[in-house]
Amino acid sequence: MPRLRSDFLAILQARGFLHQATDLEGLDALAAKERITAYIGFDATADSLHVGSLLPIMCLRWLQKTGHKPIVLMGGGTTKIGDPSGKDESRQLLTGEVIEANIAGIKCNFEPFLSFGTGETDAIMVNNADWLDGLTYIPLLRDVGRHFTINRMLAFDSVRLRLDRQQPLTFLEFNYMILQAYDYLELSRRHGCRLQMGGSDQWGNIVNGIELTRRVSSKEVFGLTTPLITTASGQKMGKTQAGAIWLSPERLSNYDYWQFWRNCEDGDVGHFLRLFTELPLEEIARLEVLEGAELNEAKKILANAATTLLRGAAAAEQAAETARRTFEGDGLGADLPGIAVPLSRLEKGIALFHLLKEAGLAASSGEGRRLIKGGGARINDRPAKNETQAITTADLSAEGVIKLSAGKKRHVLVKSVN
RNA sequence: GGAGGGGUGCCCGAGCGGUUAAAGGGGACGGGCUGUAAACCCGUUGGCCAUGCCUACGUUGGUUCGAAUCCAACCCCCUCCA
Repeated sequence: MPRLRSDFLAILQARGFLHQATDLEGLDALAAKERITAYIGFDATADSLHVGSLLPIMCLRWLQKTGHKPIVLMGGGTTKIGDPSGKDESRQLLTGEVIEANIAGIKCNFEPFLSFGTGETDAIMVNNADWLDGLTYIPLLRDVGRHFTINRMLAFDSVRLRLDRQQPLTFLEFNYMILQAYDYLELSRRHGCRLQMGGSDQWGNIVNGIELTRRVSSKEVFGLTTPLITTASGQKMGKTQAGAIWLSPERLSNYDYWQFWRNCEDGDVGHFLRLFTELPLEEIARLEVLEGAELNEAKKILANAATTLLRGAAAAEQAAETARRTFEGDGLGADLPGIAVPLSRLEKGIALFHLLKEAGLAASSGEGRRLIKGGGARINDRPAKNETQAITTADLSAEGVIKLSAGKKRHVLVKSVN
Protein backbone atom coordinates (compact mmCIF):
# COMPACT_ATOMS: atom_id res chain seq x y z
CA MET A 1 0.00 0.00 0.00
CA PRO A 2 1.40 3.40 -0.90
CA ARG A 3 1.47 6.15 1.65
CA LEU A 4 -1.67 8.19 1.15
CA ARG A 5 -1.57 11.94 1.25
CA SER A 6 -5.21 12.89 1.16
CA ASP A 7 -6.95 13.07 4.52
CA PHE A 8 -9.85 11.09 3.19
CA LEU A 9 -7.97 8.05 1.94
CA ALA A 10 -5.43 8.12 4.72
CA ILE A 11 -8.22 7.79 7.23
CA LEU A 12 -10.02 5.08 5.29
CA GLN A 13 -6.83 3.13 5.04
CA ALA A 14 -5.83 3.56 8.66
CA ARG A 15 -9.24 2.50 9.89
CA GLY A 16 -9.58 -0.52 7.64
CA PHE A 17 -12.11 0.57 5.06
CA LEU A 18 -10.04 -0.16 1.98
CA HIS A 19 -10.36 -3.40 0.12
CA GLN A 20 -9.74 -2.75 -3.56
CA ALA A 21 -9.38 0.42 -5.55
CA THR A 22 -8.77 1.38 -9.13
CA ASP A 23 -5.70 3.57 -9.34
CA LEU A 24 -5.46 4.37 -5.67
CA GLU A 25 -2.56 6.74 -6.18
CA GLY A 26 -4.36 8.70 -8.84
CA LEU A 27 -7.39 9.01 -6.65
CA ASP A 28 -5.25 10.05 -3.71
CA ALA A 29 -3.60 12.78 -5.72
CA LEU A 30 -6.98 14.03 -6.83
CA ALA A 31 -8.48 14.03 -3.36
CA ALA A 32 -5.45 15.81 -1.96
CA LYS A 33 -5.74 18.49 -4.59
CA GLU A 34 -9.41 19.25 -4.87
CA ARG A 35 -12.86 18.62 -3.50
CA ILE A 36 -14.23 15.45 -5.02
CA THR A 37 -17.75 14.19 -5.32
CA ALA A 38 -18.31 10.53 -4.56
CA TYR A 39 -21.30 8.27 -4.36
CA ILE A 40 -22.51 4.98 -3.01
CA GLY A 41 -25.63 3.24 -4.19
CA PHE A 42 -28.21 1.73 -1.87
CA ASP A 43 -31.05 -0.60 -2.66
CA ALA A 44 -34.56 0.35 -1.71
CA THR A 45 -35.74 -3.13 -0.79
CA ALA A 46 -36.84 -2.26 2.74
CA ASP A 47 -37.87 0.89 4.54
CA SER A 48 -34.74 0.80 6.66
CA LEU A 49 -31.13 -0.14 6.15
CA HIS A 50 -29.39 -2.41 8.61
CA VAL A 51 -25.91 -2.50 10.11
CA GLY A 52 -24.58 -4.13 6.97
CA SER A 53 -24.93 -0.72 5.32
CA LEU A 54 -23.15 1.06 8.11
CA LEU A 55 -19.77 0.55 6.56
CA PRO A 56 -20.56 2.45 3.36
CA ILE A 57 -22.41 5.07 5.38
CA MET A 58 -19.30 5.66 7.46
CA CYS A 59 -17.32 6.02 4.26
CA LEU A 60 -19.60 8.81 3.17
CA ARG A 61 -19.36 10.39 6.58
CA TRP A 62 -15.56 10.45 6.48
CA LEU A 63 -15.76 11.76 2.96
CA GLN A 64 -17.81 14.69 4.10
CA LYS A 65 -15.74 15.27 7.21
CA THR A 66 -12.62 15.52 5.12
CA GLY A 67 -14.11 18.19 2.93
CA HIS A 68 -15.65 16.31 0.03
CA LYS A 69 -19.15 15.94 -1.27
CA PRO A 70 -21.19 12.75 -0.73
CA ILE A 71 -24.01 11.57 -2.94
CA VAL A 72 -26.38 8.96 -1.64
CA LEU A 73 -27.75 7.19 -4.67
CA MET A 74 -31.03 5.48 -4.04
CA GLY A 75 -31.71 2.62 -6.39
CA GLY A 76 -35.33 3.50 -7.03
CA GLY A 77 -34.92 2.33 -10.61
CA THR A 78 -32.52 -0.57 -10.21
CA THR A 79 -34.48 -1.97 -7.30
CA LYS A 80 -37.20 -2.62 -9.82
CA ILE A 81 -34.82 -5.15 -11.33
CA GLY A 82 -32.87 -6.61 -8.46
CA ASP A 83 -29.14 -7.10 -8.15
CA PRO A 84 -28.17 -10.69 -8.92
CA SER A 85 -24.83 -10.32 -7.10
CA GLY A 86 -24.37 -12.93 -4.47
CA LYS A 87 -27.82 -14.34 -4.78
CA ASP A 88 -28.94 -17.67 -6.07
CA GLU A 89 -32.48 -16.68 -6.64
CA SER A 90 -34.22 -13.79 -8.21
CA ARG A 91 -35.52 -11.22 -5.86
CA GLN A 92 -39.17 -10.59 -5.68
CA LEU A 93 -40.02 -7.49 -7.66
CA LEU A 94 -41.30 -4.50 -5.74
CA THR A 95 -43.84 -2.01 -6.91
CA GLY A 96 -43.06 1.64 -7.45
CA GLU A 97 -45.07 2.79 -4.46
CA VAL A 98 -43.32 0.45 -2.09
CA ILE A 99 -39.96 1.58 -3.37
CA GLU A 100 -40.89 5.22 -2.89
CA ALA A 101 -41.93 4.57 0.68
CA ASN A 102 -38.72 2.66 1.31
CA ILE A 103 -36.62 5.52 0.03
CA ALA A 104 -38.37 7.90 2.40
CA GLY A 105 -37.61 5.59 5.30
CA ILE A 106 -33.98 5.12 4.32
CA LYS A 107 -33.45 8.86 4.06
CA CYS A 108 -34.00 9.00 7.82
CA ASN A 109 -31.20 6.49 8.33
CA PHE A 110 -28.71 8.88 6.82
CA GLU A 111 -29.64 12.03 8.68
CA PRO A 112 -27.60 11.29 11.79
CA PHE A 113 -24.51 10.64 9.70
CA LEU A 114 -24.48 13.24 6.96
CA SER A 115 -25.48 16.84 6.69
CA PHE A 116 -27.70 17.37 3.70
CA GLY A 117 -28.21 20.65 1.93
CA THR A 118 -27.12 22.74 -1.00
CA GLY A 119 -23.65 23.78 0.14
CA GLU A 120 -20.46 22.64 -1.54
CA THR A 121 -19.83 19.72 0.75
CA ASP A 122 -23.41 19.07 1.71
CA ALA A 123 -24.67 15.61 0.98
CA ILE A 124 -27.40 15.08 -1.55
CA MET A 125 -29.67 12.15 -2.13
CA VAL A 126 -30.61 11.25 -5.67
CA ASN A 127 -32.78 8.52 -7.11
CA ASN A 128 -31.75 6.67 -10.22
CA ALA A 129 -35.38 6.22 -11.16
CA ASP A 130 -35.11 9.86 -12.24
CA TRP A 131 -33.03 8.88 -15.23
CA LEU A 132 -33.61 5.15 -15.59
CA ASP A 133 -37.39 5.19 -15.76
CA GLY A 134 -37.40 7.40 -18.81
CA LEU A 135 -34.87 5.47 -20.87
CA THR A 136 -35.95 4.21 -24.23
CA TYR A 137 -34.78 0.86 -25.38
CA ILE A 138 -33.27 1.40 -28.80
CA PRO A 139 -31.35 4.55 -27.89
CA LEU A 140 -30.06 2.84 -24.77
CA LEU A 141 -28.86 -0.13 -26.75
CA ARG A 142 -27.10 2.12 -29.24
CA ASP A 143 -25.51 4.45 -26.72
CA VAL A 144 -24.75 2.10 -23.87
CA GLY A 145 -25.29 -1.45 -25.04
CA ARG A 146 -22.59 -1.17 -27.69
CA HIS A 147 -19.97 -0.76 -25.00
CA PHE A 148 -20.76 -4.04 -23.32
CA THR A 149 -19.69 -7.35 -24.74
CA ILE A 150 -21.55 -10.40 -23.66
CA ASN A 151 -18.22 -12.16 -23.43
CA ARG A 152 -17.15 -9.88 -20.65
CA MET A 153 -20.52 -9.76 -18.93
CA LEU A 154 -20.56 -13.51 -18.69
CA ALA A 155 -17.24 -13.44 -16.90
CA PHE A 156 -18.47 -11.29 -14.04
CA ASP A 157 -18.92 -13.07 -10.76
CA SER A 158 -22.49 -11.97 -10.35
CA VAL A 159 -23.36 -13.72 -13.59
CA ARG A 160 -20.88 -16.56 -13.63
CA LEU A 161 -21.72 -17.82 -10.15
CA ARG A 162 -25.36 -18.02 -11.05
CA LEU A 163 -24.62 -19.90 -14.23
CA ASP A 164 -22.09 -22.19 -12.58
CA ARG A 165 -24.59 -23.18 -9.95
CA GLN A 166 -27.12 -23.76 -12.65
CA GLN A 167 -29.45 -21.22 -11.12
CA PRO A 168 -31.56 -19.30 -13.57
CA LEU A 169 -30.56 -15.75 -14.34
CA THR A 170 -33.22 -13.80 -16.16
CA PHE A 171 -32.52 -11.31 -18.89
CA LEU A 172 -34.04 -8.72 -16.62
CA GLU A 173 -31.38 -9.31 -14.00
CA PHE A 174 -28.69 -9.65 -16.59
CA ASN A 175 -29.37 -6.02 -17.42
CA TYR A 176 -28.77 -4.88 -13.89
CA MET A 177 -25.09 -4.30 -14.40
CA ILE A 178 -25.69 -2.20 -17.47
CA LEU A 179 -28.05 0.08 -15.66
CA GLN A 180 -25.81 0.34 -12.67
CA ALA A 181 -22.90 1.27 -14.90
CA TYR A 182 -25.12 3.82 -16.53
CA ASP A 183 -25.76 5.36 -13.11
CA TYR A 184 -22.11 6.20 -12.80
CA LEU A 185 -22.05 7.80 -16.21
CA GLU A 186 -25.11 9.83 -15.36
CA LEU A 187 -23.75 10.97 -12.00
CA SER A 188 -20.50 12.04 -13.56
CA ARG A 189 -22.47 14.08 -16.07
CA ARG A 190 -24.92 15.58 -13.65
CA HIS A 191 -22.76 16.11 -10.60
CA GLY A 192 -19.19 15.74 -11.72
CA CYS A 193 -18.93 12.60 -9.69
CA ARG A 194 -15.43 11.11 -9.69
CA LEU A 195 -15.63 8.21 -7.28
CA GLN A 196 -17.94 5.33 -6.60
CA MET A 197 -17.56 3.33 -3.44
CA GLY A 198 -19.29 0.14 -2.39
CA GLY A 199 -18.96 -3.27 -0.79
CA SER A 200 -16.55 -5.73 -2.31
CA ASP A 201 -19.43 -7.52 -3.99
CA GLN A 202 -19.99 -4.38 -6.03
CA TRP A 203 -16.53 -4.40 -7.57
CA GLY A 204 -17.72 -5.70 -10.91
CA ASN A 205 -20.51 -3.18 -11.12
CA ILE A 206 -18.21 -0.34 -10.19
CA VAL A 207 -15.61 -1.30 -12.76
CA ASN A 208 -18.29 -1.44 -15.42
CA GLY A 209 -19.38 2.06 -14.55
CA ILE A 210 -15.83 3.35 -14.75
CA GLU A 211 -15.32 1.73 -18.14
CA LEU A 212 -18.55 3.03 -19.52
CA THR A 213 -17.87 6.55 -18.33
CA ARG A 214 -14.43 6.46 -19.89
CA ARG A 215 -15.70 5.17 -23.20
CA VAL A 216 -18.68 7.45 -23.50
CA SER A 217 -17.35 10.71 -22.12
CA SER A 218 -13.60 10.11 -21.97
CA LYS A 219 -13.53 10.98 -18.31
CA GLU A 220 -11.39 9.24 -15.76
CA VAL A 221 -13.36 8.22 -12.73
CA PHE A 222 -12.42 6.03 -9.80
CA GLY A 223 -13.73 3.12 -7.80
CA LEU A 224 -13.09 1.78 -4.34
CA THR A 225 -14.53 -1.07 -2.36
CA THR A 226 -14.75 -1.87 1.32
CA PRO A 227 -14.10 -5.33 2.73
CA LEU A 228 -16.87 -7.75 3.49
CA ILE A 229 -17.30 -7.66 7.21
CA THR A 230 -17.60 -10.95 8.98
CA THR A 231 -17.29 -11.58 12.66
CA ALA A 232 -14.15 -13.04 14.15
CA SER A 233 -15.73 -16.48 14.02
CA GLY A 234 -16.64 -16.08 10.39
CA GLN A 235 -20.32 -15.29 10.62
CA LYS A 236 -21.94 -12.67 8.51
CA MET A 237 -22.25 -9.56 10.56
CA GLY A 238 -25.57 -8.14 11.61
CA LYS A 239 -27.67 -11.06 12.64
CA THR A 240 -28.62 -11.89 16.19
CA GLN A 241 -31.37 -13.73 17.97
CA ALA A 242 -33.53 -10.67 17.47
CA GLY A 243 -33.13 -10.80 13.71
CA ALA A 244 -31.64 -8.13 11.50
CA ILE A 245 -30.05 -5.14 13.18
CA TRP A 246 -32.04 -2.31 11.66
CA LEU A 247 -31.01 1.28 11.76
CA SER A 248 -34.52 2.69 12.09
CA PRO A 249 -35.72 3.23 15.66
CA GLU A 250 -39.15 2.02 14.56
CA ARG A 251 -37.64 -1.35 13.80
CA LEU A 252 -35.08 -1.73 16.54
CA SER A 253 -34.99 -0.12 19.96
CA ASN A 254 -32.05 1.89 21.22
CA TYR A 255 -31.47 -0.73 23.84
CA ASP A 256 -31.30 -3.59 21.34
CA TYR A 257 -29.02 -1.59 19.11
CA TRP A 258 -26.71 -0.91 22.01
CA GLN A 259 -26.80 -4.59 22.99
CA PHE A 260 -25.84 -5.64 19.52
CA TRP A 261 -22.52 -3.85 19.82
CA ARG A 262 -22.04 -4.83 23.42
CA ASN A 263 -22.34 -8.48 22.46
CA CYS A 264 -19.80 -8.51 19.66
CA GLU A 265 -17.09 -11.11 19.71
CA ASP A 266 -13.81 -10.39 21.46
CA GLY A 267 -11.84 -10.50 18.28
CA ASP A 268 -14.00 -7.87 16.65
CA VAL A 269 -13.71 -5.12 19.21
CA GLY A 270 -10.78 -3.26 17.69
CA HIS A 271 -11.99 -3.82 14.20
CA PHE A 272 -15.45 -2.50 14.99
CA LEU A 273 -14.16 0.46 16.95
CA ARG A 274 -12.14 1.56 13.95
CA LEU A 275 -14.93 1.10 11.45
CA PHE A 276 -18.02 2.07 13.33
CA THR A 277 -16.90 4.76 15.73
CA GLU A 278 -14.79 7.86 15.42
CA LEU A 279 -12.60 7.22 18.42
CA PRO A 280 -8.97 8.21 17.89
CA LEU A 281 -6.84 5.32 16.71
CA GLU A 282 -4.45 5.60 19.64
CA GLU A 283 -7.30 5.08 22.03
CA ILE A 284 -8.57 2.12 20.08
CA ALA A 285 -5.12 0.59 20.12
CA ARG A 286 -5.16 0.86 23.89
CA LEU A 287 -8.64 -0.65 24.21
CA GLU A 288 -8.26 -3.60 21.92
CA VAL A 289 -5.35 -5.10 23.77
CA LEU A 290 -7.41 -5.56 26.90
CA GLU A 291 -7.89 -9.19 27.76
CA GLY A 292 -10.53 -11.36 29.31
CA ALA A 293 -13.26 -9.63 31.22
CA GLU A 294 -11.43 -6.33 30.85
CA LEU A 295 -12.38 -6.32 27.23
CA ASN A 296 -15.98 -5.90 28.29
CA GLU A 297 -15.19 -2.29 29.08
CA ALA A 298 -14.04 -1.79 25.53
CA LYS A 299 -17.25 -3.34 24.29
CA LYS A 300 -19.25 -0.87 26.32
CA ILE A 301 -17.28 1.99 24.84
CA LEU A 302 -17.98 0.57 21.41
CA ALA A 303 -21.69 0.26 22.17
CA ASN A 304 -21.88 3.77 23.55
CA ALA A 305 -20.03 5.31 20.65
CA ALA A 306 -21.90 3.44 17.95
CA THR A 307 -25.27 4.10 19.53
CA THR A 308 -24.43 7.77 20.02
CA LEU A 309 -23.65 8.12 16.34
CA LEU A 310 -26.94 6.69 15.18
CA ARG A 311 -29.38 7.41 17.97
CA GLY A 312 -27.78 10.24 19.93
CA ALA A 313 -25.96 10.52 23.24
CA ALA A 314 -29.07 10.48 25.38
CA ALA A 315 -30.28 7.26 23.81
CA ALA A 316 -26.90 5.65 24.28
CA GLU A 317 -26.72 6.64 27.92
CA GLN A 318 -30.14 5.35 28.67
CA ALA A 319 -29.48 2.08 26.91
CA ALA A 320 -26.21 1.71 28.79
CA GLU A 321 -27.96 2.36 32.07
CA THR A 322 -30.65 -0.20 31.32
CA ALA A 323 -27.99 -2.74 30.43
CA ARG A 324 -26.10 -1.97 33.62
CA ARG A 325 -29.18 -2.52 35.76
CA THR A 326 -30.18 -5.62 33.90
CA PHE A 327 -26.84 -7.36 33.94
CA GLU A 328 -24.76 -5.85 36.67
CA GLY A 329 -27.06 -4.43 39.24
CA ASP A 330 -30.54 -4.73 40.42
CA GLY A 331 -33.68 -2.94 39.55
CA LEU A 332 -35.24 -2.47 36.19
CA GLY A 333 -33.96 -0.56 33.25
CA ALA A 334 -36.44 1.78 31.69
CA ASP A 335 -35.33 0.85 28.21
CA LEU A 336 -36.30 -2.79 28.36
CA PRO A 337 -39.04 -3.55 25.89
CA GLY A 338 -42.45 -3.63 27.45
CA ILE A 339 -46.01 -4.68 26.75
CA ALA A 340 -49.21 -3.49 28.34
CA VAL A 341 -51.78 -5.89 29.70
CA PRO A 342 -55.20 -4.91 31.09
CA LEU A 343 -55.40 -5.23 34.83
CA SER A 344 -58.59 -7.24 34.54
CA ARG A 345 -56.77 -10.00 32.72
CA LEU A 346 -54.10 -10.20 35.35
CA GLU A 347 -56.78 -10.42 37.99
CA LYS A 348 -58.14 -13.47 36.26
CA GLY A 349 -54.64 -14.83 35.69
CA ILE A 350 -52.86 -15.42 32.41
CA ALA A 351 -51.16 -18.70 31.59
CA LEU A 352 -47.41 -18.16 31.54
CA PHE A 353 -46.85 -19.82 28.18
CA HIS A 354 -49.42 -17.52 26.71
CA LEU A 355 -47.94 -14.41 28.22
CA LEU A 356 -44.51 -15.36 26.89
CA LYS A 357 -46.02 -15.45 23.45
CA GLU A 358 -47.72 -12.09 23.90
CA ALA A 359 -44.50 -10.57 25.13
CA GLY A 360 -42.75 -11.73 21.99
CA LEU A 361 -40.41 -13.99 23.93
CA ALA A 362 -41.85 -17.05 22.24
CA ALA A 363 -43.11 -17.29 18.69
CA SER A 364 -45.95 -19.63 19.62
CA SER A 365 -47.50 -21.03 22.73
CA GLY A 366 -45.79 -24.30 22.01
CA GLU A 367 -42.45 -22.55 21.98
CA GLY A 368 -43.39 -20.85 25.22
CA ARG A 369 -44.12 -24.19 26.79
CA ARG A 370 -40.84 -25.62 25.61
CA LEU A 371 -38.99 -22.63 26.94
CA ILE A 372 -40.52 -23.18 30.37
CA LYS A 373 -39.84 -26.90 30.28
CA GLY A 374 -36.26 -26.28 29.32
CA GLY A 375 -35.80 -24.02 32.28
CA GLY A 376 -35.24 -20.87 30.30
CA ALA A 377 -38.23 -18.86 31.41
CA ARG A 378 -38.16 -16.60 34.43
CA ILE A 379 -40.67 -14.37 36.17
CA ASN A 380 -39.09 -11.49 38.06
CA ASP A 381 -35.78 -13.33 37.81
CA ARG A 382 -37.07 -16.52 39.39
CA PRO A 383 -37.34 -19.66 37.29
CA ALA A 384 -40.83 -20.57 36.17
CA LYS A 385 -42.22 -23.71 37.70
CA ASN A 386 -44.62 -25.13 35.19
CA GLU A 387 -45.99 -24.32 31.81
CA THR A 388 -49.53 -23.48 32.73
CA GLN A 389 -48.74 -21.52 35.83
CA ALA A 390 -50.89 -18.42 35.96
CA ILE A 391 -49.44 -14.95 36.13
CA THR A 392 -51.54 -12.70 38.29
CA THR A 393 -51.50 -9.38 40.08
CA ALA A 394 -49.55 -11.14 42.81
CA ASP A 395 -46.54 -11.14 40.49
CA LEU A 396 -46.59 -7.39 40.05
CA SER A 397 -43.61 -5.67 41.60
CA ALA A 398 -43.87 -2.58 43.74
CA GLU A 399 -43.53 -0.51 40.57
CA GLY A 400 -46.47 -2.34 39.05
CA VAL A 401 -44.60 -4.39 36.47
CA ILE A 402 -43.67 -8.01 35.90
CA LYS A 403 -40.29 -8.83 34.42
CA LEU A 404 -40.48 -11.79 32.09
CA SER A 405 -37.27 -13.31 30.80
CA ALA A 406 -36.34 -15.89 28.20
CA GLY A 407 -32.77 -16.83 28.77
CA LYS A 408 -30.31 -14.38 30.18
CA LYS A 409 -30.55 -11.69 27.63
CA ARG A 410 -34.13 -11.35 26.54
CA HIS A 411 -36.35 -9.47 28.94
CA VAL A 412 -39.75 -7.87 28.63
CA LEU A 413 -41.56 -5.74 31.16
CA VAL A 414 -45.24 -6.48 31.46
CA LYS A 415 -47.15 -3.48 32.69
CA SER A 416 -50.71 -3.55 33.82
CA VAL A 417 -52.93 -0.82 32.48
CA ASN A 418 -56.22 0.78 33.52
C1' G B 1 -42.31 -30.52 -29.05
C1' G B 2 -39.30 -35.33 -27.47
C1' A B 3 -36.29 -38.14 -23.62
C1' G B 4 -34.64 -38.31 -18.67
C1' G B 5 -34.12 -36.31 -13.50
C1' G B 6 -36.47 -33.70 -9.61
C1' G B 7 -40.11 -30.76 -6.18
C1' U B 8 -39.85 -33.23 1.70
C1' G B 9 -40.16 -29.21 7.82
C1' C B 10 -36.51 -22.18 8.48
C1' C B 11 -32.41 -24.17 4.89
C1' C B 12 -29.77 -28.51 2.99
C1' G B 13 -30.99 -33.49 2.72
C1' A B 14 -32.58 -38.95 3.82
C1' G B 15 -36.91 -41.80 3.51
C1' C B 16 -39.81 -44.77 -1.18
C1' G B 17 -46.82 -48.82 1.81
C1' G B 18 -47.66 -49.15 8.34
C1' U B 19 -43.13 -48.71 14.15
C1' U B 20 -43.00 -41.18 10.24
C1' A B 21 -44.64 -34.89 13.12
C1' A B 22 -40.91 -37.57 9.17
C1' A B 23 -33.20 -39.84 9.92
C1' G B 24 -28.84 -36.67 9.57
C1' G B 25 -26.66 -31.90 9.15
C1' G B 26 -26.93 -26.48 9.27
C1' G B 27 -29.36 -22.53 11.50
C1' A B 28 -32.20 -20.86 15.61
C1' C B 29 -33.67 -21.01 20.75
C1' G B 30 -32.76 -22.81 25.87
C1' G B 31 -29.22 -24.98 29.63
C1' G B 32 -23.91 -25.74 31.28
C1' C B 33 -18.84 -23.52 31.27
C1' U B 34 -17.32 -18.20 31.12
C1' G B 35 -16.85 -12.30 31.01
C1' U B 36 -23.94 -10.24 28.62
C1' A B 37 -17.57 -13.14 24.07
C1' A B 38 -15.75 -17.24 21.04
C1' A B 39 -14.97 -22.47 21.20
C1' C B 40 -16.93 -26.72 23.49
C1' C B 41 -20.77 -30.03 25.95
C1' C B 42 -26.21 -31.05 26.73
C1' G B 43 -31.31 -30.28 25.40
C1' U B 44 -35.28 -28.35 22.28
C1' U B 45 -36.85 -27.22 17.34
C1' G B 46 -45.26 -27.83 13.10
C1' G B 47 -49.85 -25.44 15.44
C1' C B 48 -53.74 -25.26 19.24
C1' C B 49 -58.54 -24.03 24.15
C1' A B 50 -53.17 -29.80 24.92
C1' U B 51 -52.92 -36.64 29.13
C1' G B 52 -56.24 -34.77 23.55
C1' C B 53 -57.12 -32.44 18.73
C1' C B 54 -55.65 -30.24 13.98
C1' U B 55 -52.51 -29.38 9.86
C1' A B 56 -48.05 -31.20 7.07
C1' C B 57 -43.75 -34.19 2.36
C1' G B 58 -45.55 -29.26 -5.38
C1' U B 59 -51.41 -29.32 -6.69
C1' U B 60 -55.83 -32.20 -7.38
C1' G B 61 -58.04 -36.75 -7.56
C1' G B 62 -57.53 -42.29 -7.05
C1' U B 63 -55.84 -47.37 -5.13
C1' U B 64 -55.49 -49.30 0.03
C1' C B 65 -57.71 -51.16 6.51
C1' G B 66 -53.47 -47.70 6.07
C1' A B 67 -49.68 -43.29 1.43
C1' A B 68 -44.33 -38.58 1.88
C1' U B 69 -44.00 -43.52 -0.07
C1' C B 70 -48.22 -46.86 -5.36
C1' C B 71 -51.45 -44.83 -9.76
C1' A B 72 -53.46 -40.61 -12.87
C1' A B 73 -53.77 -35.70 -14.38
C1' C B 74 -51.90 -30.94 -13.74
C1' C B 75 -48.18 -27.05 -12.19
C1' C B 76 -43.04 -25.71 -11.54
C1' C B 77 -37.56 -26.56 -11.86
C1' C B 78 -33.14 -28.96 -14.03
C1' U B 79 -30.35 -31.82 -17.96
C1' C B 80 -29.96 -33.61 -22.93
C1' C B 81 -32.24 -33.63 -27.88
C1' A B 82 -35.41 -30.78 -31.67
